[in-house]
Amino acid sequence: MSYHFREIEAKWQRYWAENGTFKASNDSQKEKFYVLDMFPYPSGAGLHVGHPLGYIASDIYARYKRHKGFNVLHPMGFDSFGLPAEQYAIQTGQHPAITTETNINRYREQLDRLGFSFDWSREVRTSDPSYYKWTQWIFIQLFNSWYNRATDKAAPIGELVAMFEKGGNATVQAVSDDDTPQFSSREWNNFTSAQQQQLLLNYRLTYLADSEVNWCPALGTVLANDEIVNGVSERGGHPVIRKKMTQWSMRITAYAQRLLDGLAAIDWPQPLKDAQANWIGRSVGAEVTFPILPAEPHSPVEGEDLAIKVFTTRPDTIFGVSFMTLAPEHHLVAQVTTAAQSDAVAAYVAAAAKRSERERLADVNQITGVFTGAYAEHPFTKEAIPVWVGDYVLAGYGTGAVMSVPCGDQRDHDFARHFNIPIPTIFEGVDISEEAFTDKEHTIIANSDFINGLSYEKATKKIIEALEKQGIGKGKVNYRLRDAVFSRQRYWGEPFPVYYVDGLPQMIDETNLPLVLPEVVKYLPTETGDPPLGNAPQWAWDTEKLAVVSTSRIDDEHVFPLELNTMPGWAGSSQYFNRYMDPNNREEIFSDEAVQYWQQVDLYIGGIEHATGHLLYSRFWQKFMFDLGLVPVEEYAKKLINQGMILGTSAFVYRQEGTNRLLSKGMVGTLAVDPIHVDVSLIDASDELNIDALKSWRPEFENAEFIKEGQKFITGREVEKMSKSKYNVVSPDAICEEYGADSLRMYEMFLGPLEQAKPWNTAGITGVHSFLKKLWKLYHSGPDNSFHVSGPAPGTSTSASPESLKTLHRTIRKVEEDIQHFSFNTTVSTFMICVNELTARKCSSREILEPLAVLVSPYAPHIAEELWEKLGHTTSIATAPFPGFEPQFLVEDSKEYPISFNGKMRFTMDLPLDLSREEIEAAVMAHEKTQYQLQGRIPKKVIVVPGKIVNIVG
RNA sequence: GCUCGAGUGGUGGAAUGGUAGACACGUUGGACUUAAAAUCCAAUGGACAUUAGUCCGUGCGGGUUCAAGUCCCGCCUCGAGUACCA
Repeated sequence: MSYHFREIEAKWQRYWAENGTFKASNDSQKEKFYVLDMFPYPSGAGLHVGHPLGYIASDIYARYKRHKGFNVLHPMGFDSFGLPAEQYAIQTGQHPAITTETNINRYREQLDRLGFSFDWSREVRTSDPSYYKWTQWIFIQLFNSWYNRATDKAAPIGELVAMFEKGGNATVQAVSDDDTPQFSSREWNNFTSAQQQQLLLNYRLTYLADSEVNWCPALGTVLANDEIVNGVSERGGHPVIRKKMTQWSMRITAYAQRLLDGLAAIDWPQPLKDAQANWIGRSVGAEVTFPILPAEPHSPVEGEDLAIKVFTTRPDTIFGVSFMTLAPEHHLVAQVTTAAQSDAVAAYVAAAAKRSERERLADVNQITGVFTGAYAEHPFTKEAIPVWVGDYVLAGYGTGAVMSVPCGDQRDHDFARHFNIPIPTIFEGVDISEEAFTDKEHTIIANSDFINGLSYEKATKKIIEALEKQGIGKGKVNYRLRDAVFSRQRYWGEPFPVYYVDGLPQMIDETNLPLVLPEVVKYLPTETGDPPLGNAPQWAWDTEKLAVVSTSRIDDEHVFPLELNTMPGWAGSSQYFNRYMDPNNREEIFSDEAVQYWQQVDLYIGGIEHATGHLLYSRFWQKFMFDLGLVPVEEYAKKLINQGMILGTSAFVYRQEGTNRLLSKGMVGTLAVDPIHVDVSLIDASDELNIDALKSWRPEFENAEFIKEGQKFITGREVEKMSKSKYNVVSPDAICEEYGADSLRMYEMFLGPLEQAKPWNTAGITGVHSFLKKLWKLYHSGPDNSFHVSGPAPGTSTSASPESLKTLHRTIRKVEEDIQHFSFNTTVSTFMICVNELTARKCSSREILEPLAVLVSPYAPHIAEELWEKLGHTTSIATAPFPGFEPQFLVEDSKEYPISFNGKMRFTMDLPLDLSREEIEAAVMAHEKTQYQLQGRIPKKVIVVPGKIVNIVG
């Protein structure tokens, strides 16, 4: 009987599903272990061989941990809200829920075929109301919280209100909007309810505010910073412009320092931590206020005290300030501008607003700006400093204004030279006529009053002291991280649990969740520019009935409009890992018992592309939930591994320019050609093209002339990302059909280190496939290849030869080591060596073959289950104990020891392995070759590395 | 520009500071076949010698060490992320 992988795999997949083999219990005496994958967005294209790489690795680890006696939680679900389903709906009118359902079913089918040990009874889908109920619930908790700097954690908003009632906001240490006015308790108590609500929005952890957002006209929605790549949208590559809109935001900046500090405590890859640290962008410096000098006759700001606040990391260079620059979007631009300059400034600001992010990036080197006519007063010299507007200053960073020090900053230098602004120098012995001097380490300050002669550190310290004394500035830590815009003008996302009374947002009572996404007549925005939910015929909130009602009744005094935006893609993925702990709980997001038992994810595997998106937002939500006492740990994933991408190997034919001649790779030479992608399935292992297949695939080549080299037509190959448009996609279904899931699983691991990007090459799979065939043969013998393992020989306790035992135990040791280090690729090699050795010895001993099946089982679970059953077991191999390693089986009889003297002379000698280091040294010294080679010289010492090399140091 | 990775045969890749190239693909030769497929065996870093063997080899140049692919310093190349961040 030979290895029929198709039947075996189907049989065991059915068995696992029917028996609930991988169901995790929340009530177990075993130690817990939580292995998590990043759940996929079910796209219409289905899986290619690159997608399951991480799932295979996590599955191996999960299965290994089960063998080691752990209660393993290994769940899977779908991040099923998203743009493609909605775009498809816009084009075809098909409801996104239907598209999504179809795609999920397809994904599920493909995943099942690979034999993963997921506990599907815990499946979550972010687009399912029973799931997004809890996403909405967390949103409400965020709305009802503020961040207390004094205790450095989030707290209920009620506490803040109580503090305001008692003492106003002057003494409250809270994270809030910068332009929150100060008020006393008396003022607070006299405010109207609407005024109070408006003010509280400045403190809530999720808030509604007018903010400068990245608007993508083509997608008709705003985007978060991490959804923009090189100035265009990540999805679709559409231009993005800046626009002021009323949007929900998440006050993630409150957690900037904790998000940074938390990185130290978690075992995540360094590049990922670096990316997050970079994104948070902590920089230390000072905030300084420059008062605007009362301007001449035409000042539009007479009588008002205007001041410009700037952030700088170089307070030591404050005496080098020769102008100031505001971002075009800075809120004081219009107010400071003099009448004489107002037309020029207005024109400049308007032009800047029109430019897209992309255009701005494209001509980075073009220096533009305009003088406002206003002057600010230098805090120390009291000199008048001209105030300019320039788009090299970003509205979104710091205060949106800078003190410009042309001698110490290259951009300021460029700007000053362009507009003929003086460039005073404040550095000792440095020429700044051509470029700015930015080297902090070698700075000696000059021409700077009380800080002359000081270094960067000392000068900085002294300036900050002086600023604080005068009350015109202070030391400050600034973060690049921005609050995250949380509104999307889309249909296929979580609705906000929010309705509006007099324009002020109100939360729907928790008991009325979920607020279910309504049906709409069309998925595009309304004619008036409202988001797609504006098309819902029934979308208003009745505070009496506590239910959604028709918008036609909106004049009733208890019926209010609901929020029309939906939540962004990352909302649903920011807490799913905790929901898996208790996914069917209808009363709570998860029970306390469940979260106390599972605690946190022990191993999380996923792509690094989520570094500054999902992986940052989810840490933020977890910290918030920790502050509320809902979860016991502040970081949700102890260890994280980024699997590398599997790339495709595209194939090309070369068409000579302006002709219909296709050239074989070697015939191109110096001819001008267009490379054309051809489907990789038309190419054989030696890169030869099947010309007939090409002709029937692409009729346009029917009459093409094919220029071969010799008898063959060879294609060019290139490694690229797998994508439909490059015709280099390899589907796992085709591989499973031809070689089986076990072969695919092993081969994906064998391709190379898990973390590394690597190209797919189907040809190599024959290696692991024939390994599985050899493994199968080890358990089958005789003319009909029937199952046969031998028990102990009569009168002996073992049927295994010492050599085979040695092979087995060496394998156990190596496999265990490799799995613990996530070196899954070398494990596969170890299995191959093991099976080759056992085959050569014709080993059929149960004592060897039984543990071997368990060893292989995490990698190739189907064949392992089949062999396990044939070995006479009636329960799944999944919970069989992992074999123990016994060192005594590894003792060698003797071993050759190469010996070298000062690395020059070398000979070898046989020694027993179990000698101590001293005994080996003595034996080496007594050996006649040593005597001969040393020729009377006295060695200082003998260095012995047992089993390796002996060196004699002269 | 900044940050982080990585450079080892024809290819993917092995190697706690200790005999570099495990394992696999590919290639070549052989066995079995009428033939092919499948399977099995052998060779396979380079050069010289081809019997033993010798020399050179982990991007480049230095250094530490009895010993360096591995550690340190300085470069080069490639990749990823990020970027007018004051």
